[in-house]
Amino acid sequence: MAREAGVSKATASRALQRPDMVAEATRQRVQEAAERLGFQPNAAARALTTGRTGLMGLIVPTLSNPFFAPLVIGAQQAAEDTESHLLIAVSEYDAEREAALADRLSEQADGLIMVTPVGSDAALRERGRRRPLVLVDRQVGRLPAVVADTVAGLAELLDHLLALGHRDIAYVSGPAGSWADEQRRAMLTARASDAGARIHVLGPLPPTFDAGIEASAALPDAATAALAYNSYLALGLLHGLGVAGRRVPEDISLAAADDLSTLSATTPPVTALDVPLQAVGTLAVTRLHELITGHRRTVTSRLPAAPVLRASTAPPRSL
Amino acid sequence: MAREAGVSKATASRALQRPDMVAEATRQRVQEAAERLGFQPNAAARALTTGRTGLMGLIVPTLSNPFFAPLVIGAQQAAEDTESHLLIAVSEYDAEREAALADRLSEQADGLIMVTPVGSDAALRERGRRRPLVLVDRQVGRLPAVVADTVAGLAELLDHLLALGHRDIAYVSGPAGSWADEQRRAMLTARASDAGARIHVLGPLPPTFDAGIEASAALPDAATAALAYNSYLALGLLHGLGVAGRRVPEDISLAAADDLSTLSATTPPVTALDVPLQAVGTLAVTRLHELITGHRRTVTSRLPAAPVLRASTAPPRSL
DNA sequence: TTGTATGCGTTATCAC
DNA sequence: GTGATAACGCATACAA
Repeated sequence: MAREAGVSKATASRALQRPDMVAEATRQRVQEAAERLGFQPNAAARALTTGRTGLMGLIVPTLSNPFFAPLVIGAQQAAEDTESHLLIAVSEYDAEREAALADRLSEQADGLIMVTPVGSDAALRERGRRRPLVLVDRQVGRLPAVVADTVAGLAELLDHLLALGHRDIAYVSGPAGSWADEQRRAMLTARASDAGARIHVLGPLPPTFDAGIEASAALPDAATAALAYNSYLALGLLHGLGVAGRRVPEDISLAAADDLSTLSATTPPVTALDVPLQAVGTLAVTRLHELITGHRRTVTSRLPAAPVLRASTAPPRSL
Repeated sequence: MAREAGVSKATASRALQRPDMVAEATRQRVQEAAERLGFQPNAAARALTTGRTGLMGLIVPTLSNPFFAPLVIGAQQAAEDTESHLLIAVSEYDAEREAALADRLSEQADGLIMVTPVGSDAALRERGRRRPLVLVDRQVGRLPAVVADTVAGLAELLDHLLALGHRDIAYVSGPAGSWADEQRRAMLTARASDAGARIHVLGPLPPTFDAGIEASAALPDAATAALAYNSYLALGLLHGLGVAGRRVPEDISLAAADDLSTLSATTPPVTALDVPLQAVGTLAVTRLHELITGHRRTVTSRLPAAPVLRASTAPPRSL
C-alpha cells in the first residue's frame, strides 16, 4: 500500500477519498506517492465495504436494431455524470435468458435498467422488490419507469392521417406479445373508431424488412394508408409497394412508429415518429441513480414522441 | 449467510462453487436453503479473494455509428461463453477521455479491449504492460490484437476496379489521424502505382454523409471510380452524385470500405467490403480471456475482409 | 489531523 | 467431507 508516503492506510484512504479531512501537506505527499507507485484502488474491496459497486446493469433486447443505440448512448452519458459504469447485456427477446442475465447482473451492479418488452409482470415486480430497478418503455404497477410516449405520438400521427382524409388505415403490427404493440393497437382502434375510421391490423409480425415486404402484399384493398410498427417494417413496405408498382404517397400513404435515420433518406422520405430514446436512456440512469442513493422515490416518467411529417403521407386518391 | 442449511460457510461456499467436493446430501440442503433465502452471492467479496471480477472492459470510439454494433454483439456472445460481463464505455474518439475511461475501467475489470483509432502507441504499450489488454483494428508492437484485414480486402477491391479498367481512382479518405486510414492510403497508392494507375486522395474528411456530399463535388474530373473510407461517405457520395446528375456506375463507379446494411438497399446497391466485425468482437473477448487466465500468449489475429461486388461498380465509360 | 482496529462476504488453507 | 480461521484491500468508528 501507499504508505510509501509514510502515513497509515487510513490516512491514505482519506487523502484520496475525502481530501478535505486531511492536512494539505499530507494530501500532497499521499497523492505523489500514489502517482509514483501507479496505485490503483481496488474496486472490489471498496465495493465490499461501501456496499456500492458503481455499476449499473442495462439489459436490452437486442443491439442489432440500431433503434437501441441512442438509448445506450444516452445511458452512457448519464452514467458518466453519476460516476458509474454500465454493464450491458442482451436478452435477445428471450424472457428466460433475460431473467438469468438479470440475476447475474444483480450480483455485480447496484441496480438494473431493463428494457423488456417480453418478460412477465410478476417477475419484474419481484425483481423490483429485491433491488433497485428501472423499467424502460414499459409500465408494471408502481415500478419506476421511463417511457417514450409513443402511444400519444402515434395518436398524433393517426390524427394527421385522419385529417388528410384517410378512413381505412392498415396497422402493420410488431412482434407477438409486445407490450408496446398492444398499447398501440388498442389506442389506434379506439381512436379511429371514434373518428369514424377503421384500423386494419396485420400481424403480429417480426419487425423486419422482409416481413414488411410480405405485409405489403397483404394490405387490404380498402386501406389508403399504412402505419408500421417500426422502421424496418416501413422500409419493407416501401420496397414491396415499389416493386408492386404502387406509388407512395399517391396510391397509399406510409408512416412508421419509430424513426431510424434511413427513413429520411428514402424516396420518398417516410413520415415517422421521433422517439426520444437518448433522453430516455439518460433519464433511466438518472432515476436509477436516485433510487440507489435513496434520494427520491420515483415513479413513471413519460417523454413525448413527436411525429415527423415527410413526403410519404398525403391525402388519399379518392379525394 | 446460508447456514440455514446447518453447515459452515465454508461448506456452503463449496456446495455452490465446487459441488463435487461435497456430499450430495449436503449439496442439496445448501441448494435449497439458498433458494429459500433468495441468497445472492456477493460479487465484490468474491472478486476480493479470487482477484477476478469476471468483468471485461470494452472501449469503443462511438456507438452512434452502427458499424460498431456487430463488434459489441460479437463481444457480448463470447463474454457469455466465458462467464463474464462487458463493461462498455465510449471514447468519442478523444484520446484523453479514452485514457481516463481506461483507467477507471481497469479498476473494475480483469482486462480491457480497446478499439482506439486515436491514442498514442506509447500510452497503449504502457497500459498493456500493467493489465491484460487486447487491441482491436490496430497494431502496436507485440500487443495482443485482433484486426479485420481491411487493407487486404481493400487491395482486392482495388484489383477489381483495376480489372474493370479504371486507371484514375479517387480515395475519399477518413478522419485525420486514423491509424486504419493511413494504412489504406499507403497500400492503395503503392498498389495502384504498380499497376500503372493513380489514386487521387480526397480528405482527410469526417466520416459522415454530409462530408460525402461535399466530396462528391470535389472528385477530380479524371476519376472514373471512387472508393470511400466508410459507408456514410459512400452514401453521401451516391446522393451528391445523383443530385449532380452523374450516374453510378455509368459515369462513375463507387465502392465503400465497410458495409452497413443500407448499402445493399440503395439504387444502385453499392459494392463494399464486408468487415467481419462480429467475429472480431468474439475473438477479442476470447483472446482477452486467454490473457486473463494465462492460458496462452497471444499475438495478432487477422480476420479477412472480403469485397461484396454489387451494381455500383462497372467498367469506366471510356471502354 | 492522524493512527488503530474492525468488518464487509467470500474463497483458500489447514486441520479434523 | 467438513469445519474453523485467515486472508483479500478498502472504509470507517473510535481513540489519541
